[in-house]
Amino acid sequence: MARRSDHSREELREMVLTAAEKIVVEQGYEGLSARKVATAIGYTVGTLYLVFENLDDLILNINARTLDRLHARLSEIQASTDDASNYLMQLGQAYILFADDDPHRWAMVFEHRSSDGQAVPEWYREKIMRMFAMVEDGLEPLVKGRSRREVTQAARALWGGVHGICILALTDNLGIAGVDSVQGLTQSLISNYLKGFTSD
Amino acid sequence: MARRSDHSREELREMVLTAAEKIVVEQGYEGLSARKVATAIGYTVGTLYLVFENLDDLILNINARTLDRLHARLSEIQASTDDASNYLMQLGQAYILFADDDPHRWAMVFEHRSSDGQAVPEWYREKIMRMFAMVEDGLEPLVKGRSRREVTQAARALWGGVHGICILALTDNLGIAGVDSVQGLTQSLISNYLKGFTSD
DNA sequence: GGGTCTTATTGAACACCGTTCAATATATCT
DNA sequence: AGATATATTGAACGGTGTTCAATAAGACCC
Repeated sequence: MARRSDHSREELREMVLTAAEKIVVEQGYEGLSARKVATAIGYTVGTLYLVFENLDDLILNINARTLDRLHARLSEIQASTDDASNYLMQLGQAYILFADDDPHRWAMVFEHRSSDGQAVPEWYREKIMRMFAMVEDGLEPLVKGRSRREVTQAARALWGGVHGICILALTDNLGIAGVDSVQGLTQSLISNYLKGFTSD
Repeated sequence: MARRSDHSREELREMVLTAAEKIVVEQGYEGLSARKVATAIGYTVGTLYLVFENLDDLILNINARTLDRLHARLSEIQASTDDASNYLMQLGQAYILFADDDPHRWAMVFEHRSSDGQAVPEWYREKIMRMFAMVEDGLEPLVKGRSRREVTQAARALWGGVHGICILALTDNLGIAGVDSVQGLTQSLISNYLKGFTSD
């Protein structure tokens, strides 16, 4: 039996998250199981339920960290007010690179559906909204007298679009190979969309 | 014991597919299980393995039928040579409507990953390629001296984009509600992309 | 009609899964 | 040292996909 209070609840939580992430990165979403995580950290399966409600909850928290990672990556990119198009393009490329870097980790964000059909919590939704907000901000310099509503819509359409290309590439359903072609598609989508968006 | 030769192999296959589809439509991907399907058709679990290799194979075949359904829907739309933009827009709307009509059925096409990491068979890939080909054909009238490669790329970028919006809407990750808004996003994506694509 | 053969169908068995919670082992306090 | 509190356990439950020896039903022949 692991010694009592070998690790605080917080330490335990961190250990579980880290071990689970490792399994996901190496074996993918399907490879994750409660018993595997428990074994990996030298505890037994029951312990997981002391720090997470259930496996759904654990996965949600891994996904939240993945979204944080992506957000951090995107934040490194300097928003240049003088060339909004270039900035948005860089955001798109960074997104694709991030997903390609660690396909299993990224895929889980979209493969996982909470098993009891309950909606994701508000704090999680905000992490996604934050991403749209970045695009919206990047779009700002290109907006010439457009309504807030139109800009919001454009940000969602554009980011959704990039996401679609990313997903199709990840699931090997684009009939293409390699990151380069995906980057090309992303570039095509963003540049043409922006050209259309700013052309009237 | 079910009477021997009550149904031919083909009949059995069809029964399994139909019963499984019903379960997926009603309870979603997670609700599907071999025993449930077997019970639904009045056979026992072993019988499924006489007509399908395994559950992955069954799901792949359901997904193939889903792709066929979508293809049939899209084919109903008349390609009008005089207004390519309008045609492509209709394709996009039809796609969104199809997914919204039966979210569980459509979601399974993308939620399912073959458990042993083997690639999807060629005949399945072709069903997807067929879809891209439709978009490519629709794009044709707008192509002014562009290379084949550029058109192929445009078709994939565009369709991938629509797909992304569709997926985000399905998984409730767009921060919007209702089909109308999704239609709006799709419209925004397609019209702006096409405007950009044809503007030089 | 009775016996034999063939084979369609079965369902118990196996190794996994998520989840629970009474039992246990350890640290702390008196 | 003994009592108390609690961190951790792990067997148990009801599920999962998959296999394959056993069984039962139709077909065929005498």
